[in-house]
This record gives sequence, structure tokens and C-alpha cells, in this order.
Amino acid sequence: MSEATQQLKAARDEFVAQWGALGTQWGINRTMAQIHALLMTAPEPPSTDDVMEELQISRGNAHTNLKELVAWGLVRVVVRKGERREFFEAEKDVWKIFTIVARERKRREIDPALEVLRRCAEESQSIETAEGRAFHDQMKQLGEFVEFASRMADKVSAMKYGFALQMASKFF
Amino acid sequence: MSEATQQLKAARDEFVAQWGALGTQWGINRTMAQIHALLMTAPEPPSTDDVMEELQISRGNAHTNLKELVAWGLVRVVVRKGERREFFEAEKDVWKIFTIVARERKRREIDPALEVLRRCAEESQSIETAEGRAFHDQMKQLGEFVEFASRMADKVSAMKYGFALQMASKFF
DNA sequence: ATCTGTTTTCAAATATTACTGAAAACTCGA
DNA sequence: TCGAGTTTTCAGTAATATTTGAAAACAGAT
Repeated sequence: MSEATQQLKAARDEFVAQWGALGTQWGINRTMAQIHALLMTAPEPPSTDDVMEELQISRGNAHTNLKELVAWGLVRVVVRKGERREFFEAEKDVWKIFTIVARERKRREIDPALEVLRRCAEESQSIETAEGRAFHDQMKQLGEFVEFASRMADKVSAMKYGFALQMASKFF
Repeated sequence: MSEATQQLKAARDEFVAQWGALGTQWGINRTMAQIHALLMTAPEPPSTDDVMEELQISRGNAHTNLKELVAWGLVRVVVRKGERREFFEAEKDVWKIFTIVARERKRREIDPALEVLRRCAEESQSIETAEGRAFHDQMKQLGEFVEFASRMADKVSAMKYGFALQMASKFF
């Protein structure tokens, strides 16, 4: 193996390992993040077995996390003609990755929060004590803010990257 | 206990429980989120023992998570004159909560990612193969985007709520 | 200096989450 | 319809994260 190839392998391995560690702090499981890193930096879409081998993980694990990445929309399944098995290709465009992650996190983190806040505000609507009103107000304020944040996230996700950059440069 | 008080207690308990569950998906531990919910809706700042009792948790657990909330800046320690023990008061202003969480998540999630990307881009700088260049470009693009996102987060966090609203209404 | 109520620490116990390995269920070609 | 290659599932196991409980440290009050 040439010097250059070795260097590249080292850099890539580090990226995979570190991205995995980061994933953990992001509330994403380590393996899923590692696979994502691997696919993002793969010259050709790997198969399940390639992933298993590179990361030294079991078939079940590789399969589950690849499926999860596909469910997020961060990875596409590719079928090659004449090949039975599936290959996996990561989205590499940073703005697309960003909008996908933003949408997904909104769906998982923001929408359920809104639901909770709405229900709590509703349930405390009619409580006539001072404490009751304070609680109701708190729920309402939180709910309105989260609603606002949610809308903003939608708007930004729907933008083209160029437009976002342009807007940013105008404002800041 | 009056009807109204019971209703309120029920609503509050639900909020605490659900906020705790949400916290989990946010990558925040359940107890920390529950305590936060409890404090946000407390008419008076509770003591460690109050928290222990309300949530039925151990002293060590209550203590650790209260400290963590204080470290985030979401909770303040209050000392009452003539009282030896400490009471804990949550920040209730939604915009402040948002900016604190944004800052903290940036510090924990974005900054380390930037660091990794920068190092990988640097290490692959000099690799002259096609694959090497592709890897380097990928790292650079990711890095530049994360850098951009990071700056935006800073700017937004530094805004006054009114200004943010105004800006939002102008743009969307 | 000692006592008392309180906070802080941390090793051990528990709970949660992720992973493995192997078997079952597909899929397509012959 | 059968069989080889591949994907999917899942019960058991391993790894990780959280919580407990009890002891140590601390800070006034006497």
C-alpha cells in the first residue's frame, strides 16, 4: 500500500472514530454515526458486508443502523445491475444533510414538546387560583415560543443554500 | 385539598413526567429534565429535599442533577437569610432559556465537531491521489458549513428577543 | 473544640440501550 | 420447485449510563 493511501486511511479512520464519538453527545448512537461517516467518505457505495468489515461489527448491527440512516434520509440504497446485494450511498451535500437533520430533529424533539405543552396549557386553562394561572401562563409562553422556533426551522429548511447565505450576509 | 389544587397538581405532574421523557430524546438525562420542569413550574424555589421528595429520587441524584442545571445556567442557587440550606430557582424567561440551551449545545456539539473536521482536513491536505483530494474536499466543505452554522447560532443567541421577532417577521 | 444540619463525593447496584450471532424469511435464477 | 445468495428478525448478552446509599467533608452555632 502506498504512503498516500496509508495516510488517507489513517485520516479517514480518525474521522469515523471521532464522528462516532460526537454522535453519542448528539443523542445518536455511536455505530449509526460511524457508518454515516464511513459512507460520507467512501469513494464507492459499500455493501453491508463492507461496512461490517470496516467497522468490525455484526451483521445485525450494521443492518439496523443502515436502515435507520435510510429512514432518516441521509443514505440511499443503490442497486447495481447484475448484483443482488444492496449498496449504500450517503448524501454528501452539506446543505441537504443539514436540512434533513433539521427536519428530523424537529419531528423528534420539537413536535412532541409542542404537543405536551399544548395539552398542559389546555388542562390548566380553567384553574382559577394564582398558582394555576401562573402555571397556565408558563405553559402558554413555552408553547408559543416553541411554535415560533418550529416555524423558523421549517422556513430555513425550505431555503436554498444560496439564499440562506445571502440572507445571512445581509443580516450579520 | 381543593379541586383546583388537585387539578393543578395533576397537570404539573404530567408536565414533569413528559418533559423528562422528552429530555431523553434530546440526549439529556431524564432526571435532569424532570427537575428542570419541576423548577420551572414551582411557585417558590424548592430545596434539594423538596426535589427528592417530589420526584422520589435519592439525594445524590438530586444533587448531581441540580448542580448540572446550575452549570448549564438554567438554574440559580438562592440563599434565604436565616436559612442554612440552598434553594433552586429556574430561569423562566423563554428567550433566555433558548439562548442558554443554544449556547450550551453549540459548545458541546458543534465546537468539537469543528475541531475534528479541521484536523482531518489538515491531515489530508497533502495527499495527492484522487481519493485523497475527494476526502479533503469533503472535510473542508463540512467544516466550512459547520463554521457558518456556528456563527449564525452565536449571532442569534446574542440577539434580544424583540429583535429576533422583528427580523423573523421581516423575512418570512 | 464539638455538635448539628447540610452538602458533596463516589463505589456499587440498577436500569437502559446497543450489539451479537444465528436462524428464519425473503428473492431471483435455473 | 429448489437452492444459493442476501436481508431481516430477535432472544440473549454485553456495554453504557444513571441512580443509590452511605460516608466524608463542610459550615455555622454553641
